[in-house]
Amino acid sequence: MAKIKAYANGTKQDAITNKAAALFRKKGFKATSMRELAENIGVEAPSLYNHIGSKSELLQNICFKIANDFTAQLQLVEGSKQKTIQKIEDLIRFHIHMMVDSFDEVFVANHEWKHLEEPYLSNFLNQRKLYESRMVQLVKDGIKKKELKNIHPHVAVLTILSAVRGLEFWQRHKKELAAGELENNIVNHLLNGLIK
Amino acid sequence: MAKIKAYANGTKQDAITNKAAALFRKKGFKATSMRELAENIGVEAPSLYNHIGSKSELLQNICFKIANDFTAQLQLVEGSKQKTIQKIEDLIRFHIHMMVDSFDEVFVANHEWKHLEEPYLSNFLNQRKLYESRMVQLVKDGIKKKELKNIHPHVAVLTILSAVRGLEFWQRHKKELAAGELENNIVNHLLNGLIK
DNA sequence: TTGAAAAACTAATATCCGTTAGTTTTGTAA
DNA sequence: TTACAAAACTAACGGATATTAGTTTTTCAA
Repeated sequence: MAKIKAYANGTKQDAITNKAAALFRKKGFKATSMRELAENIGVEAPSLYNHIGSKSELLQNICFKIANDFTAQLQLVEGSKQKTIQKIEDLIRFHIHMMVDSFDEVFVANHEWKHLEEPYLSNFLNQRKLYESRMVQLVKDGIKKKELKNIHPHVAVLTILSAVRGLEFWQRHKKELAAGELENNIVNHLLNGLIK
Repeated sequence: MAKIKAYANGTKQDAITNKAAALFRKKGFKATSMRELAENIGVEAPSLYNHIGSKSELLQNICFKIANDFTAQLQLVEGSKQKTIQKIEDLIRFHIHMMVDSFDEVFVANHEWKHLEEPYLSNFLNQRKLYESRMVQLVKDGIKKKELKNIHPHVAVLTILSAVRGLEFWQRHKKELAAGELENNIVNHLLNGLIK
């Protein structure tokens, strides 16, 4: 039992999960085989099962880790004393940071969640729905306080959330544009528009 | 040979492709089996091969049909005499219309292209890259003519293209908001911003 | 009604999948 | 060094996969 502790809290499991996220992102969950994952870790496929429960479990861990991170940050922003518009900007910037810092995981949570099994699938979708509706409430507040234009709040939120995903495409152009500049351009576009 | 004509130009093949697009969208390309597709058509799996070449070919047809539609429209807009800003608005609206009218196909082209085989994969990515760069040129024109804010053109384009994908989420809320209103809100948000 | 092509069927193939069972090797605490 | 647990290995399972081969049924022009 002391041994378990000596293995440093499942560091190996983390390595597997990280590599899984990279492969799921690049090839998709269904197109990634456990044999392929094992080969990337440097081990035979059955050996993985000394550290993880199943392939599905890997996807669950990735998706809910990300979902929880976003929910926690939303909680933080909601409780702050800032103006509504600043809260929204903060959230946009947080999304951008998550895309940059945890690209594979965020990508997988965004695109591969449909391969979650029940009840995880329903849990995930409920959590996302709740996140959206709380963000919609923020926009509604901003409109009521005349800080924001009278744009349909739910449409605005989905436009923002989708726009931020555009960062996916910057993996291809990472050298051309610094992350900070990228971030400011997106925030400026979403908040102030494209037209002069 | 007269028979072939009598079968009305591969109507059956179109039916298969359409159903394939729906399933690929809902479950993903890899997670959709030919047996499942056949069952949805009302036939045994091997019978499909009287009408199509392979599963891969279905994905190819879907992806390139959509890619060509977008490229054709871009060509049209580029050749028009409108102001740059109007050209960009036209393209945004075209993207929205495509999302609404050919949802399954556009979704599949956006999300499942990675399962294309070579050389189709490279062709597809090249076509998309070219599309992007031509749209970037439009934004550059708009900036030079002082119609647009000085936002990094490539960032602006990817923000727009991604934002429009937000329409994917409106499949869930179709009854709540008319397509036209939806469209105007998105265009307004992307062109004029969220801040009053 | 006949004849031929189109399109359905059944049966089967080889391959890949996630995972389990059982065994051997490795690492470490005593 | 001993002893035991962790973690690697090989072998194999049952099931699903896309697709092919070969045969029967359907369709329809003559």
